[in-house]
Amino acid sequence: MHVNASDMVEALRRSGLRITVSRQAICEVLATDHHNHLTANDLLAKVNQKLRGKVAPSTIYRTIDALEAEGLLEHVHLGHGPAVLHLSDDSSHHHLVCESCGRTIDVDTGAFDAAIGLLAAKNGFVASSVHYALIGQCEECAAIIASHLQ
Amino acid sequence: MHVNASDMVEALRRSGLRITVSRQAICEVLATDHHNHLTANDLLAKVNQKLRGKVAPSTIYRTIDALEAEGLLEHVHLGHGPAVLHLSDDSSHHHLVCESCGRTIDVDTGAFDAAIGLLAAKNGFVASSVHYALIGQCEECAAIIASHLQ
DNA sequence: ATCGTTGCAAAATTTTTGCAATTAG
DNA sequence: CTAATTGCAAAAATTTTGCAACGAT
Repeated sequence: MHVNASDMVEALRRSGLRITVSRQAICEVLATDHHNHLTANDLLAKVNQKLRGKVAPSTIYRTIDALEAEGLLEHVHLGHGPAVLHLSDDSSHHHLVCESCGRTIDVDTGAFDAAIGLLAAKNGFVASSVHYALIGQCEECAAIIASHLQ
Repeated sequence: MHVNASDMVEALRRSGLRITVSRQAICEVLATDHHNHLTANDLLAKVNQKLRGKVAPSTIYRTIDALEAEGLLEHVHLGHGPAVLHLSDDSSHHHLVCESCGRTIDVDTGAFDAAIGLLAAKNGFVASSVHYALIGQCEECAAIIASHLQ
């Protein structure tokens, strides 16, 4: 845990962006929950819960854009579905995305630096590609497919 | 170049899927053009051009799903915008995606096995994260941001 | 003949944009 | 006061689904 809400707010302020109640809340939620594979929609819900208000989706997306432009945040597509958000300094883990069931497995960064095949094998993951995240099959889906083949 | 259209068609047939004119054409286009960052829409256009016909988007998406289920194809989101398609055996390159301008830089796989930082630096890329593809700034955008900071 | 596949049209999902009203600085 | 930001509503963009007709095996 490194970047906190104040850091993010400060970065926005330094860039001449204005600090509104919404942006404050967005930064707080992100600082607290970003490791949780938050989607824009999740973020919207949490912000509105926190503010008991009606922050608009457009505000969420525009603030996400601003934070991305500042290099504080990234959005990432894990297989299908909406993008999930990550603080840029959260390099604690990577994802293995199963192309069959969509499950994602977090693996820590240290392991990533080792051979990719080793890392995949370690998680029972059959890597069919290392294109953009590790796409492949998780243990269960690999087993199912194997059984279909005989 | 390894997987060709016949390979893909054969794989579909082996799985009990039927070979229709559309699927045949889809496999041909993918075998020819997949290295070209083809989107579902690009694929649709090329298939319809080839068939002088009106293949529906739903057919494209359903066939993409089938090919993914067979492990022959993957879709990948490069930053914003629609997913691009890659044959699973095309491990010839990876992507560096600039989070500022969206530009993607292809880098060959060999380099990827080396230290990630080294690989990024080699392309004038400042990696702010290696979450799901290498997200960061391309040379130009990094320069622009640097100039803003002084 | 059977049942997977298609096209079409409609819907669902996710994200973007225009604009008048609001609000931070 | 000024210009950035917001909410709202509408639109754009991408992908999914229902269904009757069609076509591969």
